[in-house]
Amino acid sequence: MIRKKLGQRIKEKRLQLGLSQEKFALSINMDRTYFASVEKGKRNISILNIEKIAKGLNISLSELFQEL
Amino acid sequence: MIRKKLGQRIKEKRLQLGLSQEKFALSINMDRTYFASVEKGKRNISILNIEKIAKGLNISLSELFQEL
DNA sequence: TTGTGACTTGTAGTCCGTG
DNA sequence: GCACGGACTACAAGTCACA
Repeated sequence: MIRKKLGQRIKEKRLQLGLSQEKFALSINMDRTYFASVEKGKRNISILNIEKIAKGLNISLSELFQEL
Repeated sequence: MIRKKLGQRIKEKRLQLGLSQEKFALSINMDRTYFASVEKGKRNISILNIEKIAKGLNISLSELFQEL
């Protein structure tokens, strides 16, 4: 559940930046297909990768989890 | 870095509840030694377990990550 | 441009102890 | 009550071909 919600939140924020999955993943040194699966909520992502993504999105972890 | 900060935050919150590592870990069905290592910042914990801990601490994920 | 199944490797996570 | 270790199993990380 939390995985799906988090994935959706990440996608929203990425789209707000106007970036494709590929461009975004590249910008944070993450594999495109791995990032795609995270957005889809298929992965039980760990804190280090969550932080990596939050940094790429230019938001705090707290903001990333707001209302989730 | 984030792991250590998160571990410290978890410890603070646990102590506010007046619970030992063992009692808290038991209450959320988590292994005692694993929980100890998380508090120490030695583990790259996954989102499902982070959520588990937040629930045990009775706080939101957003609050757990406040200022981190 | 995004989604997915399959795969290897490293480590998350469990269970048994100790001082 | 906590830190730490050994030994194990489950699963996340990371990559690829293909759609």
